[in-house]
Parts: sequence; structure tokens; C-alpha cells
Amino acid sequence: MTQTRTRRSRDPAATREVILEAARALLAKDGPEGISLSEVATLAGVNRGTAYQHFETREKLIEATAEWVSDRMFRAVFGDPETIGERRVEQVDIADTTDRLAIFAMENPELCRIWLLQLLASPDPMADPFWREYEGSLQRFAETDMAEDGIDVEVLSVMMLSGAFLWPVWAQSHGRPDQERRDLARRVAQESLRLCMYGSMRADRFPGIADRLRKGLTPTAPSSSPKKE
Amino acid sequence: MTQTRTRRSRDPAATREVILEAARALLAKDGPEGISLSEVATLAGVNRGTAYQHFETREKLIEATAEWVSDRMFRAVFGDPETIGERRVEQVDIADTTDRLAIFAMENPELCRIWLLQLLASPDPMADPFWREYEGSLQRFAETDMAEDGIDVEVLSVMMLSGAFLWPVWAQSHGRPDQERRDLARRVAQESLRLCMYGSMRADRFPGIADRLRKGLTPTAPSSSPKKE
DNA sequence: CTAATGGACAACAGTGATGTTGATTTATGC
DNA sequence: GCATAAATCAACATCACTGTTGTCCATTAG
Repeated sequence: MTQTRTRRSRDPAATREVILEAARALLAKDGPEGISLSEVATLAGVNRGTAYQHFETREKLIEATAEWVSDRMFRAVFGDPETIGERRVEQVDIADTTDRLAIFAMENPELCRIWLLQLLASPDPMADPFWREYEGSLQRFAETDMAEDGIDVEVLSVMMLSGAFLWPVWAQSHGRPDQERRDLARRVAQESLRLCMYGSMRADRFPGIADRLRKGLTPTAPSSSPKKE
Repeated sequence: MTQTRTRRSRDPAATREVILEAARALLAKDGPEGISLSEVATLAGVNRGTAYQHFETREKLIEATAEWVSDRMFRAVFGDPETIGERRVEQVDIADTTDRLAIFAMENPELCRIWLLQLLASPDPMADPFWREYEGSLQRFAETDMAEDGIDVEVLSVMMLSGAFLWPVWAQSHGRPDQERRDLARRVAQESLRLCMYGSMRADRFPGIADRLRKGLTPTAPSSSPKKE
């Protein structure tokens, strides 16, 4: 039992990473409220005091982990945040974005879980940079003539993101092997695109709903007429 | 300080309800891992020992609360579970279901939050009766000729449910007044239906994706050919 | 009216988490 | 090569929560 005997070699950056890694693992398992600094330190193979050296408090650690996750998602889906301003609007390929989102989500179900839990815990979910960028890109797309009319960007972005991130959580919980998981990623990308292209209901079979949608278009679409009250 | 003086009048059923009510409030605030029986008892104005009398353990209380929530959602969206078998398939109105879902979700954001958190914590999310019923009804709809072809029911149900339930959480967190919240409910119902009817992308502007979807139809749609591996 | 059932309550021990402090060791600059 | 600063660690006091036990008292049956 001389495992604690050996003192950790001195490498602050690496130690910080180890702690963050453990925090991610536990955050994915138990969620923000279920995590304890003791557990994190144990899993990381680090003294609890050391963890407190790197992260003032439990909350700070959770916050740091959440930021790490959000940043990673951002890069996986949108690329480097630094160069994002330089890209042209027309270059934003909604299909590619959907693909990258689906693939990333399926390959990192724990991160999706963390992100969703953090989102549910946050007092202001929209502050998340990843979220903002996604909604922004959807907004820009909605303004092109490649988009259908009357899209409610806010609602749609919630639906797309929550679906993309909850799907792997749902699917992974069944404990599928790798091959199947790739299949599942393809399925969510496929279905997202299919839904975006054709919807799920044959419009000609639902004249009543079509009417209602047409009538509701102006007053309820927020992007076209953001009238207050 | 004679507030503890008065002993609670003896009414087991009511006491149980009070405890469950408090549990819901705290569950919505902190999530399953953040809840404590002490807090619950305090909020309920009940002695901690009393709470233990009604619910053997902390886990049991959380479980009971989750069941309560799921059952309530079920009834709000699908009606009485007892009579559900008697209804005809054709009667299932997908638009009505979407409406009820959206309205219920917007009127009970805390319950949505609890449900989502419970879903994320659960090892087998699909066991939830509400979920099963929703997916089942979507499946039945997908098999009619009112539905578009190639719907991936599993994926679509995840997207619809997660969107419907995450939206009010997202929206409510901004602390909107009642009037606005009703508007928000309309918006999510509207956008859900709009998306289901027309999608978000003009199919004629995306021939490449259309190709891909057509090719991918057979292998990735699980409902049509559930070929193993 | 009395006795018994059981719901409501208070107090207790046990456990584990938090955040802090001071000792110890290891890089690193001079 | 040594001194200094910094990082790792062990130990401490504190606190909150869990689950249990025994007491009190309202309800109700006889």
C-alpha cells in the first residue's frame, strides 16, 4: 500500500489537466451537484489540497470544466474561435455543421451530458459561447433564400442542439459497441437533415395545420416582427 | 420562536403530498444529486423523521417524485393511462399531441427540468412510460401515409421531446412574465409543427443533400429494415 | 372513557465533504 | 551548489446530511 508513498512529480500544468480530466469524468457521471472535490482528487490520484491549490473552490472547478467542454465543442463544430470572424456568411454550410455536430456528439457522449447538465443548472444558458454561435449561424442561414420561410430561430436552435446532444446520451446508455455508435451518429445526422429538408408530416395531408401555420406566421415569428409585449 | 411548538395535525396522505411537493421544488432547483432530505423536510415544514417515515430513503423519495412527474406528463399529453389502449390508431392526432406537449411544457417548466435531469441520470431512459408512449405514437404515425418516408422514429422522438422540454427551461430562465410565457408556448408548438410540415431547408436548393438522403434511406432507417449489425 | 395504534417529532452517532493551515519536497534562478 | 519560491501533501476543525431510536400525542376502536 505504498501508492501514496511516491510524491507526484512537479508539473502544475499537467496536474491541472489531470484534475480537470477527473472532474469531467465525474461530472459526466453524477452531474454538477453530485460531484465532490474529494472524489475528483482521488480519481485524479492527487491530494485534495493540491486540487484546492489549482481551483479555489468546488464551484470554480465545475465552472472551469464547463468552460473546457464548451470550448471543445465550439472548436469541433465551428473551428477556431479566433478565425471565425473572417469567414463569409455564404460559407456556412448548414449540412456540414449538422454533420460535425452529430459526429462530435456521438464521439463524446460524456461531454454532451456535461454540457446539458450545465445548461440545466445555469441561470443564463444563452450566455454559452457555443450556443450563441450556433444560434447566430442558424439566424444567418434563416436569412438566406436557401431557408424556408418563417423559421423561429430561437426555438429551432433549442430543438436541434438539445436533440443532437441528448441523443448520444440516450443511445450510449444502452452500452453499444463502437461500430453501432458510428451508426447511431449517422442516424442522428441523417434524421436531422431529413427533418430539415422534408419535415415529418406530408403538408398536403394536413390542410388545417397548414392554415394555422400560415395565419400564425406573422404574429409568432420573432425574427420578423419583434414587437414588444 | 414558538413556531416548532405547534405539532402538525395528523393527516398522513396530506403530509406525504406536502413532502412530495417540496421534493419537486428542490429537485427542479438542484437536480437529483443536489437534493437533501433535510432541505425537503424543512421546506415542507415537516420533521425530518416524518419524511423518513413516509419514504424509507433519499433514493426512494427521488424515485417517487420522478414517477409522479412522469405520470403527470403522461396524463397531460396522452390522457388517462387506463383508457389509452382503447383508442384507435387513426385518432392519434400528431398536431394535438404536439400542442398539448408544448402547452404542458411551458406551464410546468420545473417539471420539465426534473424530467430531463432524471432522464440524464437514469441508466435506462427509455424505460420511462411517458417516453415509450410518445415514441410508440410517433411510430404509429410514421406508419401511416400521412407521414413522410424514411422517418427515424427513435431519433425524431428524442429531438421532439428534448426540444419541447428544454425550451421552457431555457425560456423560463429569463424570468418572463405570464403573458410572454404563453407566447413562448405558442412559439414552440408553432415551430415544431412548422418544422414537421416543411422542414427548415428548401429541398430544391440542396440537391447534394437530397442525393445523400435518398441513398442513405434504406441502410440507416431502422424502422424499415432493422437488419442486425 | 380508555387503550392502543401509529404519525409526528427530537436527539444521537456515524460518515463524508469542505476549505484551511502548515509541513515537506522539488524545480529553478543566481 | 544553494537559496528561494512554488507545488504537493497530511492533518484539522467545521459543518451538513443520513439513517436510527425512543418519546409524545392525536386519532379511533372497543
